[in-house]
Amino acid sequence: MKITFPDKNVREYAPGTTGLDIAKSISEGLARKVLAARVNGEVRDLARPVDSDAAIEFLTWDDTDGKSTFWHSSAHLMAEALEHFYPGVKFWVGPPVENGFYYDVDLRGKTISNEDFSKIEAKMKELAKQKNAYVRKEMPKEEAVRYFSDKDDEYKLDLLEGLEDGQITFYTQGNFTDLCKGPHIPNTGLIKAIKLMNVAGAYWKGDDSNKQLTRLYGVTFPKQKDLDEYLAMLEEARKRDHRKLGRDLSLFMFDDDVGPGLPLWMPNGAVIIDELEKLARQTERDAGYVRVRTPHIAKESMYKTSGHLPYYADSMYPPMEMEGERYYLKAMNCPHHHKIFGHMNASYRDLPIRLAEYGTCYRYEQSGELFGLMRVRSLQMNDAHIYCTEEQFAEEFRAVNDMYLRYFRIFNIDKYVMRFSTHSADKLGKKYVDNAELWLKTEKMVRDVLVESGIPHVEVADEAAFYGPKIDVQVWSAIGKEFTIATNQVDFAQPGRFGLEYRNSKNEMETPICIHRAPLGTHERFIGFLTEHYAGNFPLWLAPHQVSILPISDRFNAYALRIHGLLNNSDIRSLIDRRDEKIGRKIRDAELQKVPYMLIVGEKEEQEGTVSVRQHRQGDAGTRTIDLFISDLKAEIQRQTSV
RNA sequence: GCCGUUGUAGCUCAGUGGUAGAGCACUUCCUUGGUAAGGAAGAGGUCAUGAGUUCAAUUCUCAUCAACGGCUCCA
Repeated sequence: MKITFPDKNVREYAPGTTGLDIAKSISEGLARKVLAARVNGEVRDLARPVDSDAAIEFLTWDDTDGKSTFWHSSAHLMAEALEHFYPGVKFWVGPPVENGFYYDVDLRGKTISNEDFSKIEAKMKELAKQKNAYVRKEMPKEEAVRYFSDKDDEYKLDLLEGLEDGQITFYTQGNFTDLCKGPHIPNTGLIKAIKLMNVAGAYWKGDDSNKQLTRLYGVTFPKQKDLDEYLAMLEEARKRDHRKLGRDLSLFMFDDDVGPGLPLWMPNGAVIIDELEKLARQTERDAGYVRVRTPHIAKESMYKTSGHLPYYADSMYPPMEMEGERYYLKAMNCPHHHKIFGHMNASYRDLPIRLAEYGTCYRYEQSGELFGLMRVRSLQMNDAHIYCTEEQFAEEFRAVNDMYLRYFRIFNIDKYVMRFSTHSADKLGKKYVDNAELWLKTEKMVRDVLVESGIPHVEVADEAAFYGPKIDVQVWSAIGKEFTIATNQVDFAQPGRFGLEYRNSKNEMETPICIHRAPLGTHERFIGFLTEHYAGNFPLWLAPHQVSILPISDRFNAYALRIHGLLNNSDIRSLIDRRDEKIGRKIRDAELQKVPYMLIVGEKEEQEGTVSVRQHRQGDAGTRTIDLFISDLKAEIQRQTSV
């Protein structure tokens, strides 16, 4: 048979030669590290014979599929160790994930704690050293059902139910056998470095009405060095964590007396908010938005009109009763804005009307969901609602996307995914407003805009808002959690529910389409994200303190104060370190506080009217006159915000 | 909301069935110093909260609250 390799090289082998033997025929080195083979596009065990002409690619640790196979096999290894320590344990599924693998198990009342990790790891290492082969075996489905019935294993029986009749594959390594479609690495000996990461509860089949299984996360590597590097990388990520930096840089805080998920912005954090709002105000003014302001509460009747109540009552703070009326804290700004549009008596000549507000909302997020600033219960949204005609829609939607992209350039955000969420037909009338025709029409409009603008995106069914399709921008926190940072949503439902109308050119009343958009998301999430994105090293225009003035000794405090005044007059945020400390110490602390510029001032500077400039993380940047320094800084700020 | 873990000074963390300790930060004094930590002294804690066991609880038990790791959710 003819075997074709990725480099188009073709070699002849006897039919039935295994993948591993083919690898060996190329080189012993390859045979030692190869994990699996991609045969005609299908990832397969190396031990499986190849029977006819095929294209083969050998997968190693450096291939995503190789890694996944390695981790999948590691999950089986962990399962074997678990069975040793917890006889009778039942297994659900154990897939590879982005950074390792997990196995969901039913410990039947027992628990695993972090203290148990080391003994499980030790057992895994011991089993790995045995270099047990992962042996594939097929049996008819009836036989498999009998096998698991005998073991009284309801989980695997449930898995089998979902499989097609026919041959079922099993894998055995050492004393552990698992229902598994594979593929697997040749033997356990390839797994050299093992680390159990954490243990967590996970609902069976991801359904919160089901019982919870114990999910054990682990990660393995072919070399100890890889594990060490991975752990070091995690350590680095933790240093970027906005919760840590938020404390270290005094950006925000939480307090038990205030409540969970209710951040308090400290002066440094409030500066960043002010700068973001300034940027948004200018950007929106230039794009034809007008600003509005609305109260934080509204009567129940408005949320009945909007249609939010049936969908979201659970995640709103409970209502307050006043004079026989129920008032809710607002969880979204749209109904208030719809009311304003409704009073504007708009004609088609006025459209589009774009109402913007940094609206403060309150959402009663589930307690287990709260996460630093990224998931909170009080939040201020970079919100706006655009009311336009159907003809104007595509252009408006495109303009909103352009605004996103400009913001991303300003903040240098390049790792994100645009997610286009559509409805699911079987949930019309339940999760979604029941108007199939409008759903399809608006989804097509959105899709067309995305395609025409060449915006890369992924389309996900059954993730839309109840009132229309949406585009979310997904980003990741330092520790790898995924978040929506910005959103752009179509709403064809609420304008009708609020009776919103405009007069068209034929003097008839028509209902506008509404676009909800929040390119900067919420202050909370956006600043949480930015903190991690910049690792606390905010660019000059955003930095809470832009300049730290460091007098060499208290003899130069007066000069420092004069500089401080001049910077103030130029809208540059500075502070003076007047502590009775040596200059090295003041520099160190300013560096740790990540202040972009330090001005060292002593005798020489005072006499010459100059400042000695030091740039954060760069070091000494020479001496300049105060005027030149100020104009340099202003230019830098200008550059950063006018991308 | 659910499963698991944790809660000691502003921060990071030791520790103990007999009413608490370190480093950093902070205050004062000495020092007047030139590009990442000068020296000394001092102050600071209802050991998350509430109950229980005990002669005695920060320590053991239970409950509550909060944080953390996941799951479910996310207008």
